[in-house]
Amino acid sequence: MKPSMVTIEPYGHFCSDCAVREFAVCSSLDPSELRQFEHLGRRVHFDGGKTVFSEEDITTSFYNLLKGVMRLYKLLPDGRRQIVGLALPGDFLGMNISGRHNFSADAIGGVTVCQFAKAPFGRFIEDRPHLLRRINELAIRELSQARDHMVLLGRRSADEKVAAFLLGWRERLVSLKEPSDRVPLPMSRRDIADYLGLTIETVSRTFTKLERHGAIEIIHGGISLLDPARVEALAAA
Amino acid sequence: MKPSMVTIEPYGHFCSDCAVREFAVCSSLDPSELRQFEHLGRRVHFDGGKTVFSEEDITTSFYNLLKGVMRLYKLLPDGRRQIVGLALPGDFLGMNISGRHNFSADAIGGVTVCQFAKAPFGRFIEDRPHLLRRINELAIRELSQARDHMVLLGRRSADEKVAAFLLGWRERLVSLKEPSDRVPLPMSRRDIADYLGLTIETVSRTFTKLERHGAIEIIHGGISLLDPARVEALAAA
DNA sequence: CGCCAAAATTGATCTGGGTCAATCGGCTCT
DNA sequence: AGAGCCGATTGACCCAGATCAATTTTGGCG
Repeated sequence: MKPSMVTIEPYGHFCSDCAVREFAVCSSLDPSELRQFEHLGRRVHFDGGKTVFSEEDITTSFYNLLKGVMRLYKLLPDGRRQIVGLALPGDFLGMNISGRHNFSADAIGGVTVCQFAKAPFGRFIEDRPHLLRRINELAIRELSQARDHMVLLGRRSADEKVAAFLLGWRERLVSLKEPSDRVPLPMSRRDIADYLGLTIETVSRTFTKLERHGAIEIIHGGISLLDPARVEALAAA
Repeated sequence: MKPSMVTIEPYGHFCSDCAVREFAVCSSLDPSELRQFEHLGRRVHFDGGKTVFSEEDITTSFYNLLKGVMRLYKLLPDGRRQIVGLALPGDFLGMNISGRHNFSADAIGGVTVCQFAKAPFGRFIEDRPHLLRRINELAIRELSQARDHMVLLGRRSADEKVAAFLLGWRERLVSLKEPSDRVPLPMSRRDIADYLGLTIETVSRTFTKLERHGAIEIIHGGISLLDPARVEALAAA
């Protein structure tokens, strides 16, 4: 198979054995609803680097991330980029009020999503307030994360930003299962920089500094947290 | 009457003649629901500088801002402050999933809110999905604003931040009715700085610079937008 | 009106992180 | 195995905005 493709998995899939079942939006559905629900979505795979949807695109679908990591970002006219979120399995994307996405979303590494056409999904929600409540819950959780991130962007030093990022990222991975002091970082330095409001050089230097101080070890595709307490102190939570 | 007080308006009030009726969460209610709804909330007044609720407080109430301006902010342990939002009439405050507020909220100048005890409000929503949908809509709108603000905090220069702030603030006031090139700024320079991730000195200098260039005029309690086009160019929207 | 305190402005200086510029290292493709 | 590329690292230097330090302005109050 050639690189850089988008494939729709040809066989049907079943919500009942979906990996994100308990985290995702669908956790609010009972077994019989789930059976109807699985006809609404289809699994789609995106290779790394592919754009799933772009800012200003008319919203035609919602997405439930099943596997992989996505970067959610906005661009300024001159090309400056701010990553406004990193999506992990269970995250629900595409809600908006303007009818247009207000950020872009790329796959970082291969990604599998459960895609729902907007109209049928909207109809399905209509008379299922528990699903609506679940969506609301996810939106409020994201809002809270967004506010935390504003504090990081507006008021933290480069060292604090990087330390807080490593801890926060690890925390999110742990809550998905991966229990470890090995923290995989599938995204590039540029992604990290654009997430933290820094430059790649500063991110790289800060990593090196943390390593020199024995707080972390930079390993292939991630870092190893050698001294979590020290990193926490730096993050000035 | 002494300064710095919190008063509950002694007379009942009627949703039907509420100023924010059409903007707020209650816009989703029909006349008969509205009559029930007005028994749930009570109008409360806070003088300028008063804290309405604090980060980490257990959530006992939700608030519908009727009049005035509030600053929503988070503090770091060492006192650094990031204002994560400025609330205007019609904004709905207090939703969260942890059971605790995740930011603090102060009145800037006098403020009137419609306060709802959490439990009865929750019960009222229960079987009114259209109200839930309205709340969700407001949450999603805020999320979109939060993302825009992340771009500002992480990727814009001081000049761009200030210019974007003036335009955005004017925009919000206009949508509430005040149509004008006179932009009232009821908040202090410190508030503006903490909203934009800058210092008071930089905000002050940037205002002065804009004035020297003839883009704005600094007037008592606000600014006058002399050359909106120039400010828009600076904001690099 | 005059006094005091707090907010805002302005100036002088400093510095964290950006910019510019080499390397370095790992991966893919012959 | 070697060439070429792209991402990451490292170093040298610079500058936007922070910090430190006076004023100046505003507002409240007797």
